[in-house]
Amino acid sequence: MFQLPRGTRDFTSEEMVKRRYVEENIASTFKSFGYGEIQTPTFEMLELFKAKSGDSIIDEIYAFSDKGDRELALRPELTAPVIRFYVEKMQMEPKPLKLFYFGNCFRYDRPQKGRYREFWQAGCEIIGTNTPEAYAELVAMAYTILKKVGLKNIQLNIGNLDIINSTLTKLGLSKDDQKELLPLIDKSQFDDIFSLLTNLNITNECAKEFCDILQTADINKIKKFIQGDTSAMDELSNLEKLLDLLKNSFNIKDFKIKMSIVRGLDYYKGLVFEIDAPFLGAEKQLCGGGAYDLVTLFGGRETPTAGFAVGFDRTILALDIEKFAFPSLKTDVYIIPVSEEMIGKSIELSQNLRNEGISIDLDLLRRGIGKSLKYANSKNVKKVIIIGPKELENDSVTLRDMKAGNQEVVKIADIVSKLKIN
RNA sequence: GCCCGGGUAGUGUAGCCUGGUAACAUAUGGGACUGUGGAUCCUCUGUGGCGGGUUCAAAUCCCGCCUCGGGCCCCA
Repeated sequence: MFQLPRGTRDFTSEEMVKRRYVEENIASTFKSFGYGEIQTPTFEMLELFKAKSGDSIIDEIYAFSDKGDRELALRPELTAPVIRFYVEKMQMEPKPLKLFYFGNCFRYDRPQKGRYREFWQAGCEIIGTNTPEAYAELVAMAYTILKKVGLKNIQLNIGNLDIINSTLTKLGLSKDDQKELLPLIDKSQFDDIFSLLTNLNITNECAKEFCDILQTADINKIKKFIQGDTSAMDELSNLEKLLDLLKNSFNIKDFKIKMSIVRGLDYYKGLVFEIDAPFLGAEKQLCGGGAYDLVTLFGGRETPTAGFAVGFDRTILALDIEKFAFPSLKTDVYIIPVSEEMIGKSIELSQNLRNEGISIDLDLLRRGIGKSLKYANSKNVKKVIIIGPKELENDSVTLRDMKAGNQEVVKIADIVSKLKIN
């Protein structure tokens, strides 16, 4: 027996029905916002991911050399490939450029529930605009995607890195001190933040105010703290506009301002947001996004970019936890030939019906009617056609409704219209 | 990479502590039923994650590995 590689999964037909349903649902939401789908390769030059995330990334991805000694990597995420694609071939496209994608990614992590070595992401990038309305639309779209697939319990949190950086500057912290502080902020350990700040000779009053800002939903408090930093003030007024549009125009009201959202890497800037499924435990983040600058890092002409990624597997998990009723795959009709002599006629009919767009399965085991009906039932088939010599004499067959449990004799010529009505 | 808990037919479980014939349910195939399903009955097939140790004897005790799950680290 062979084993699956650690952190990978097989998907049954039933699971694939769910996954395709969610995937198509997400794609249609992207399209409804004017986004176009793109696809990039499953593996890229290793250099691309090193450029984005630093050399240490190698430990956490599937990196290898091919037979021509090229250093390659299975993609650990999709933003870098998409921006590479943009810089290479799409810089002259009309702006704003709206791109979405769906694909598998690979990370060399310790697997857990909601965390696999091969996982799927859906995501998008909007390139060439940074207006509050563009970013409000981006956040609204992320939220809409998760709502439209059927999730009830999700939490949208919105922050801003420029503003939080401005507060750190205001506190007069060195880069090293900031490095120590950021993980605590990320984990919302406010007591630890307070004691660290006071140890760094920041006044109690100031440290308290800072902790307050991390937890507040009151823009004015933040405004007071960063007064004098004009670029941060601009950013804050844009955030205010964004939130206003989200609330009053997109009609999305259940979000939180969360200034404690931080990101480790320097190419992030400005807007950041996350969407969590609170019941998912340690791996609860479904979606993360914001504004960033990778275009110049990859050698393109400077232009604003923002985007987000949705963890597809976690979305399915969250739907399962919420006991979401996924549509199930059903074959329309099952055909039962009552004897061996009826097989040819049955196949002929099944082909005719398939050409009419009706999905057909038929008995391939020469089983009796009883067993065949049982099989059809276990496969959730809606209708069964029984073909036997008695009816065939009158160019008819028996059409049985599995749900209602009744049946009637129908002329073969009338079958299609009969099936299409119901 | 760290700590903790699991792994027994396809699936769900019992037995493990206290070593001694691997069991139950369900599902699958065949049949009772020769032209009518979700019921019932019969029947076939199928089971200890892998490796080592202790022992007359290991599903059971010990060790290592693999793997799943909970919590960390990380989360680009």
